[in-house]
Amino acid sequence: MIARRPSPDHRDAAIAAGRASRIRMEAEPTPTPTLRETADGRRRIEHAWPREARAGRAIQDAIAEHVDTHNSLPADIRTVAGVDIGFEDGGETTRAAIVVLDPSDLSVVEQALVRRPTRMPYIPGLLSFREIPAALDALEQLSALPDLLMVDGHGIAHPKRLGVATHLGLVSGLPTIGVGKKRLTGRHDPAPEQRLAWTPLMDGHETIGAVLRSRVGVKPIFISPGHRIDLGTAIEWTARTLTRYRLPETTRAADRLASRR
DNA sequence: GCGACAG
DNA sequence: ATCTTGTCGC
Repeated sequence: MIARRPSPDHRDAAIAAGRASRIRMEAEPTPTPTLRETADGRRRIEHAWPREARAGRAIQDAIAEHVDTHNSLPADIRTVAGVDIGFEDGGETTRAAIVVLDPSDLSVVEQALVRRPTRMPYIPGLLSFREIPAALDALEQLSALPDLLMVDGHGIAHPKRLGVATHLGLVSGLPTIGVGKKRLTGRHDPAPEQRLAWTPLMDGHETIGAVLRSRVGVKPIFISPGHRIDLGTAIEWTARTLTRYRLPETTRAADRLASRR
């Protein structure tokens, strides 16, 4: 390479680079969440999907007050769906799988599988912003919305009570339950050995979930209310969808759908 | 400053 | 989450 003095070209390039980096570093505007009501009467929160941590945290602070841990489930739940979100191509692609089951016999009613470009990196505490856009697309693929969603990941067992399951409940307006395989936050005693026995997951004096022995001899799972449901009911639905495995049939079915090309 | 940290 | 084969145990 020949050594050269700075030329006008170089200056332009430097200025362009400076402008580009300034644009890149510029904090994105904070999306303003809005409350909307659907035709069938679901109240749901709508907001743009951020690409940066700061904007995500601002949204969390704005929507946290709308999390509802009281029951408002339909009189009779005719469908329960398992929601599983994963990643491919080293994280470039987000894959959302939803399998709708008939709770009376756990038979498959319908399923949806979508792949979308990933728009957020993984940041503990902000996982929902990375996963939910694809999950919403998958929900739209269904001919009918499920009455209840069981989501892989936590509900309110999150530092800000806004785990994936809770956040998905807020933006979809549907009742959700968080089914986690690993602890994110909170403290707990060792899980009881007996099947379906559980110990509370605590954050200070607040009960944020249950550490449930879904199967004897295996690691417990973490159940927490997502949205529009209380802990007791979340545990009941988990028990109802459990068979002989560690994970409920809802999440197993979604996992299966996801892991086939 | 150190350690923790869903999927 | 995903990358990956066999292997230990009921």
